[in-house]
Amino acid sequence: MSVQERKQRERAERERLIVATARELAEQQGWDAVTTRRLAERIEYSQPVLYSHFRGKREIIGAVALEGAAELAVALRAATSAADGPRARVTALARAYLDFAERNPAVYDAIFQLDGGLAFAHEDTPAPLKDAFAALLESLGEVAGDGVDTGLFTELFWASLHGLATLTRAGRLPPPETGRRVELLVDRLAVLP
Amino acid sequence: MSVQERKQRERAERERLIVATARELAEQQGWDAVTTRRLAERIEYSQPVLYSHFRGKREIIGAVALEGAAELAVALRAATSAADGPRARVTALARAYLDFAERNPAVYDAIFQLDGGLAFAHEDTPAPLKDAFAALLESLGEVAGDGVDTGLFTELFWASLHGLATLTRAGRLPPPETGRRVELLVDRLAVLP
DNA sequence: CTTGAATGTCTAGCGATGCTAGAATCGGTG
DNA sequence: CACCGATTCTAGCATCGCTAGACATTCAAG
Repeated sequence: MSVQERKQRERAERERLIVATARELAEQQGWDAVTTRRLAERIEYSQPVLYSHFRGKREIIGAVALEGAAELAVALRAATSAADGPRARVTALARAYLDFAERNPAVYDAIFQLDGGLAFAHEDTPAPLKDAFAALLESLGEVAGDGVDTGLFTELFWASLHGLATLTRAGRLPPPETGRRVELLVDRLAVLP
Repeated sequence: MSVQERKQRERAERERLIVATARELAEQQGWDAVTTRRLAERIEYSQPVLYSHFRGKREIIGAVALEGAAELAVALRAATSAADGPRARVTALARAYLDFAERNPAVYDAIFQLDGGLAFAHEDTPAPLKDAFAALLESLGEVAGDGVDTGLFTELFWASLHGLATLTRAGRLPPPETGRRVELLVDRLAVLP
């Protein structure tokens, strides 16, 4: 069945191409510019081909979101593993998170703002999303403070970062002071042992 | 020139009707359902009439946002004025904020998520938006802590609330624990004199 | 090598969307 | 009452997500 295998491989390859192209287009010109027609043209196939891989545009956004979540987890772990001590780890984590959001706004939106048809905070949440949250929890769990649930603390810290990320990018918060806000956030929320 | 005055009055009245109808439609069925056709039908005029009042859908969203921001400011001040002491005030503020976001999701989106063509964090920011921020600052300024800029502290607290509001509504955070998250947030961020 | 069926892809089109030009109608004024 | 300017509507454009059915390609059997 080598023929079928080759076809499957090519199909998977094309699917990766679709996701990568959608992501690229979204980062370059925003998600509004990611139309099925433009996307089809870029991958040099017709529109219906997209629908043979995904149910619709939502699922394509969802695929970009999963890819992005995996990268976010990697970036967070890389940042924290390079830091010494809980305090430095949390600061590095926060910076890495906001950095990711700033550098990959479209991907960040796909993960947290847009509707990619993904389940959250459930058992059937996709693995990459769970893992990204786990990456947060790993460093934040050690500064939650006595008697405070680490999950709840992580949710709160994450929400704060998310708020900073989205409000800053939407022009609601002036970017220059981002660093000071992060310092204040870590100062106040993290309880050092 | 009584005739012109009457016309102006009727025109202003119709503009209010457009904004109110857009808001109602958005709260009932989401902003995606607020199409120029549906909106025109509901106010019993044709589409071009909308464009004689607003440049486009964006400006309509912006008008809803300004109206909502004014209400948010009122709600925040009502909540804080009924509380005794800085700590109680801040808790009441946080609850009122999240309550507003939960009860008026479409309006909240118009203010903080969607593009209503509004300027933020500038001098030419519309008054209602500035005032809503001022309402936050009034109560948060007294718990910023020594040596911490009250504006910066307010921005951070606001971002945290915004993150909680949006992530919760998007199904990213389980709603039942909202209360505990708010308590933790106030506990950690607010510095009592 | 030919042929038939199955698989894959494309063309063309549907119902909506935001927005607008030009026709039609309305209303105040001489 | 009749006209003319302001107002409103009809009808249409380009584009959107999505899909049915025509077309092409590929593989296996004769």
